[in-house]
Amino acid sequence: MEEITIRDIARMCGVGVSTVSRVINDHPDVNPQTRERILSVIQKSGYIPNNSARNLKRTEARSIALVLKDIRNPFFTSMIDLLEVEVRKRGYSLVPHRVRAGEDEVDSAMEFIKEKRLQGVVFLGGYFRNSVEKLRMLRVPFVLSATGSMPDSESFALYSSVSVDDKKGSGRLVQHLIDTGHRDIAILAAERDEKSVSGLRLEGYLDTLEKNGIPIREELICRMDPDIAFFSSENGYETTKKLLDRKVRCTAICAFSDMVAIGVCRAVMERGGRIPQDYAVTGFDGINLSRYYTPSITTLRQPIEKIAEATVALLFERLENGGENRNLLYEGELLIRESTAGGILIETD
Amino acid sequence: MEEITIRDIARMCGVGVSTVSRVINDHPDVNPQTRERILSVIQKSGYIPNNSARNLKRTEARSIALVLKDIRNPFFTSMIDLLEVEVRKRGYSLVPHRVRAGEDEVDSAMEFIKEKRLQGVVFLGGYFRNSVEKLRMLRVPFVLSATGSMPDSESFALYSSVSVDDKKGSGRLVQHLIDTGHRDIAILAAERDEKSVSGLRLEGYLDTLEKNGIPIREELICRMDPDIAFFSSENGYETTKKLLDRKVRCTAICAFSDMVAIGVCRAVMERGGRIPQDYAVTGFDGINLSRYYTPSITTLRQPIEKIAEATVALLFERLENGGENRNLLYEGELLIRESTAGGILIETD
DNA sequence: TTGTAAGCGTTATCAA
DNA sequence: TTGATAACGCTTACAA
Repeated sequence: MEEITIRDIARMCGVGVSTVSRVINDHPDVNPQTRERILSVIQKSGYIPNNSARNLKRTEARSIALVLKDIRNPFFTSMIDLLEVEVRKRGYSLVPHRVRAGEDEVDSAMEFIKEKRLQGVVFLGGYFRNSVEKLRMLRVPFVLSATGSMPDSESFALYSSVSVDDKKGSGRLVQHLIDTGHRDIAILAAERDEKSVSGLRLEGYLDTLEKNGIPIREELICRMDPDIAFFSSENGYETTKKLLDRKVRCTAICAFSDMVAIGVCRAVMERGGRIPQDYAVTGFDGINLSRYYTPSITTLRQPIEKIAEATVALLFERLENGGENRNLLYEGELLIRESTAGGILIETD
Repeated sequence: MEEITIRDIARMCGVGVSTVSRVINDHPDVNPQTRERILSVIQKSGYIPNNSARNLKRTEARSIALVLKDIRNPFFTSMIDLLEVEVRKRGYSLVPHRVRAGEDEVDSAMEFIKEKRLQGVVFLGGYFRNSVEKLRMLRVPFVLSATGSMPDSESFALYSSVSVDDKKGSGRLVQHLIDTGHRDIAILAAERDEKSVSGLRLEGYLDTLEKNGIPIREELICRMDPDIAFFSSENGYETTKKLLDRKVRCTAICAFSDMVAIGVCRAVMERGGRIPQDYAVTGFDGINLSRYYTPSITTLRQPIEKIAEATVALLFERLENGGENRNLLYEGELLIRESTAGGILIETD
């Protein structure tokens, strides 16, 4: 059960290892006949080069790490392909790296980069609670993509980031609710001081209420259940049931993601509530599913194409020209659908 | 920008590289004081061992590959964590490897195994159209998990597999429809001769109709759109619209996955149809979402816990005792919900 | 066009 | 308890 190596192939072909290496790596300067012969032996023997050895030697792998924290959220999974296309356009490949729930994404990324000799990193989602400092120790360019537009301006220069304008987007959703007559608007969010997308979206909610002279009622700010996955419908469902049980005055519910909004809708309907007549509901992200749910969900669609493109552009700008850190914010698109507008809407695209 | 190596650490500590190596790998026989000193230098310098070099040397990595083809389907993503737990129980770790759309999962897996020195493979989902032969070239034990219970008995001995009984499960869903008065039942499926989960579920449909003396009408067997992701709601939506346009006699629609069923429901409702009064709809898999959709979707829940457990058990049986190939089939659980039963059902678990 | 040989950064063996 | 040193499988000068 011995592994077959490049030396075995060389011996079998009666050539030197470097010739075999040249064939494997598509180098020129190999006699076409020799190349054919070597290729066929490789084929027959089922030889596969050992990538660890290659990585060890190679100085540049022309690869970018994609660090993912939450693989469950469809919003993130749908961005993977977009990022990959952008990276490939530049002749690089994208190597995904999933970070487990308990792990620190930055520590994990550092090991991964070293192992694979990667030239850059895209962090997709994640929280970076305590690791903003650690990010600086990364020895390659990196971009935080869709991780929320972290608001503390002091740390702005420390990294590049591309996100939707979470605060503004959330504000637009709330304004839409206010414009359609709602004043008693609940919101499902994480911790208040959280520097995550959830925190930013909560800020947008608070600001917009204030701007419209609507007093903020703490009882309408619902904490998600920390023991259930954050972006899950289940969490939205359970949290909403608790809200409804409290029987506070409320005619609209904002969820901070579409997946959560689905759970909200279900909880409302199981309690006999009609959407949007009894409760208007909004989501966030604009995943495909939000359109196929019934009622279809009013949401803020993130411009994932733009975000993916800008993320990679920014990364390569830094990679190739050593450019400065920049923090980009894109506007989302407000999609008004059945969960706030009523009736069955048929979308054509 | 030079990378720091184990040699640098050794020099900085005034010890030999092997001592540093021992510390890194938690080997005994190191003077506690030396260990402390080395640890603190490693800490300060931000040294991270190069994994490629480690993999190159190490004979056993105590790791299992998890090969994923379709990361978008929530059914698969929810199985990842379960598999990981099982593998960790045995002191191994699970290394996920995503295979791109165009790539062959077996080729890709072979490279990956060699690179990482992995001891085994779990293939989650995927199709294995032409690669059953190639599977044999894999030099490590492997198990096909939830890839469909391939029915050609000749290839049964070639690999181990664990799946839900797709054919039977699909049959039970169809039988349930028949029992509730349906006879004109459409099905959304892939190619007929496809040896995939879709093909097996189609077989279950055909058999059950036959058993009940209901003639099979080709016009009710709908091909999914090959240009849209297979397990997507979008595909279900588009395919159903085409079905409805044909205005064939039909009172129930079977989708071969829950995600697809969601698209089916949406298409029906946009056309003004009521579920289940005008059309009963069934899914397959039993993902969380199927419960939160409205109407909640009648489906066959795959026993993912059992499948994950058996998958890993089978793999280690082969790994440790060189056991025989086995092909395990589990029964799913029929969940009758609103999409066939009507009204709002409140589930308690 | 081809082959030889020197590393890449680690771990493991062996002797000290 | 430690430290040289020989692999691991590959790429890449450099020499032929």
